[in-house]
Amino acid sequence: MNRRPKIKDIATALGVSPATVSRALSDSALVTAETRARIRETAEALNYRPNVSARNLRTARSMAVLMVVRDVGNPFYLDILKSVEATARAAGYSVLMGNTENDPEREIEYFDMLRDGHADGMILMTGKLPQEDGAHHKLPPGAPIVIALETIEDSGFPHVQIDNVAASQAAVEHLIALGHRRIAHITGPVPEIMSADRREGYRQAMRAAGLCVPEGYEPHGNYLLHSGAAACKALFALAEPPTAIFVANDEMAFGAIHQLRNMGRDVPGDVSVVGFDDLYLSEAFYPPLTTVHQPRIDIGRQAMTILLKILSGGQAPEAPVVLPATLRVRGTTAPPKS
Amino acid sequence: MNRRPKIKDIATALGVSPATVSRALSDSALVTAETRARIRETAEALNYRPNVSARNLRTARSMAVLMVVRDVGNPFYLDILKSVEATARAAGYSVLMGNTENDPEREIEYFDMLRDGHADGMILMTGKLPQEDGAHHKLPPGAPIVIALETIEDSGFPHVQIDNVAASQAAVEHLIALGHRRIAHITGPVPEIMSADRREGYRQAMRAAGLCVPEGYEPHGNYLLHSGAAACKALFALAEPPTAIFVANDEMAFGAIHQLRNMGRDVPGDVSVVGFDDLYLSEAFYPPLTTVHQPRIDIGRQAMTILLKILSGGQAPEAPVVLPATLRVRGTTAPPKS
DNA sequence: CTGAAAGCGCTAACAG
DNA sequence: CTGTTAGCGCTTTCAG
Repeated sequence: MNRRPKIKDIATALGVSPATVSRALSDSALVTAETRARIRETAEALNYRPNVSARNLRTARSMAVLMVVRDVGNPFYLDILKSVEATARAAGYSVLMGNTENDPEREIEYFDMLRDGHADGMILMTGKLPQEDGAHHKLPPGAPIVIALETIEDSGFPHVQIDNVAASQAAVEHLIALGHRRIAHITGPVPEIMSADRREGYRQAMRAAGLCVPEGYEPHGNYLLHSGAAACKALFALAEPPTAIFVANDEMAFGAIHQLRNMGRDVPGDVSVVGFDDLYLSEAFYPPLTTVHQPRIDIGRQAMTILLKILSGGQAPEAPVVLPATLRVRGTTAPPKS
Repeated sequence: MNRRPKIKDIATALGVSPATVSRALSDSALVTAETRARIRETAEALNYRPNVSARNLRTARSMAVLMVVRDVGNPFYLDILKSVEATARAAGYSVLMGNTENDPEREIEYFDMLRDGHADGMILMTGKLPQEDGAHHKLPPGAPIVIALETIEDSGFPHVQIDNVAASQAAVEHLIALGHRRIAHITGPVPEIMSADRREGYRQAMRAAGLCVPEGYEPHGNYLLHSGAAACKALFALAEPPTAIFVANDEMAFGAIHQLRNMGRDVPGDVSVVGFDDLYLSEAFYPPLTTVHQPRIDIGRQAMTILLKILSGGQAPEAPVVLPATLRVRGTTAPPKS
């Protein structure tokens, strides 16, 4: 025989009770240092490992958190995954991966996993709650959920995010300061808050500088490479094309730059481009991309920290935690030609 | 009162036994379609969700798999994460994220999670097993583990990978066919098998073409951007610098290209560069990177498929599954200057 | 400080 | 086809 040892095996081997073993193994103060040592020793010798399912059932916790994003394939999330994972593991939690692909069915599934006991809490980065009509997926108000990156208005959950309006405004101000007047903006999928915020920042900066936003200067994209190229193409089909473009994310910015190159336009010689996000390799690009840096590592860490606090019975911050985003001026912006 | 409903609540509400409810909910054939319907209905009405911890304890499975990589922050893994997740979820498994950072402690921890019952199986992409000396972490030979991406010799576990030697050889042959003779290779951390294999492919191609590998033509890197730049710099400090470089991964290739640009050398005009991996945005770079494409989506899918097979009692393939890698010729390679 | 006993919620024999 | 029963391995009262 060679089954997995259980607590009882250690107990009988040592002539103590299972309860004592359990206590010793979980560092309870209710056990002599000496017995604890003995127990630990034989546990080690027997190569004992606690059965997590049993423990989870008994304690009604899973010691896991769920991290839900729209697309795990998007490099944008990397740093966040990483810092969430690091913070979680440091607190003894494991991390389950959630990927919705913007599919409402899946969004619901992950909320269900929370109720199932698959995970004790969740970091939600999809900017959406399951549809509110179906009473089924109504969430307890104090559910251990932290919204990160995106905003879900009136959700009542803690938020960790950047100020997209202000950051966008700063980006556009940079272009204005360089002397640009005809500045366009390639938006994200714009009914969504984050995209709307970035556009709002663009508009505010333009307005503040007394610049107008001509018809067609706000083409829509979907945050993917190709849509950046397409929007850029549309922009240069205009009678008066822009001399600078503020693009709602880096990926579309790369698409736009690619398109500009294909049209024989130099960046930043002919056209300046500013992105948003500061992806992993944005600096390694040629020319290195001028972009708004999101403090993704901090976002992940803070979100997880708040979640841990909630999970340990603490109080989450009432107000959204707003982290600073900073413009990184690199090689894709320059004064306009003349 | 408003506790979470359990199976017993449904049972009493309907005047049936818990067993019947359990069966109905798990689609057992041992229950009338009609009772099943009734049970499902009230389960729905009561907003019932099974408690996974209880189920896991009882069934001795967690319906989760562990996906372990060296660095979740590396964009290289994205497609794999994604396809593993998709394949797993389709089979009803959730995915736990493992990140070792090459730390032996952590490598062990994830193996322990397998024994703990945190997960039923594991996809290991670190190229390492926990040190074999400590008998503690000896693995049962038939453990539900699939090695992907990297090779662990004599481990006895199923592998899903590409032929790094052949792929590298093809990359170098492309350079040779363009007319290059002085071809260098920036390696990965070379005691490791994957890096050694890529170097081996380089050497074989050179030898087959009757070309020699001069002293200093194989500088070492560590797969990171900066090391590519450094290695490149070393290469061009040589008396006879190369006209082409085969770099062991894309990230270092970007570093190398950056360095070449800084030294005033045009790519591909003065120097050709070939990478390896075909990262997310390698095509969007300027110039678009010529590189070896790894079928990462397939690697993830196949690895997970094999794992699922093992988990359902099936037989894993004896021989390594070798997927085709293909050279993508793009804009960083051209004939040598004269 | 330690032991005895109960039970978390579910599923799987085994009987009917 | 359905019900009864037992128990997965652990933690945690409650007694001592």
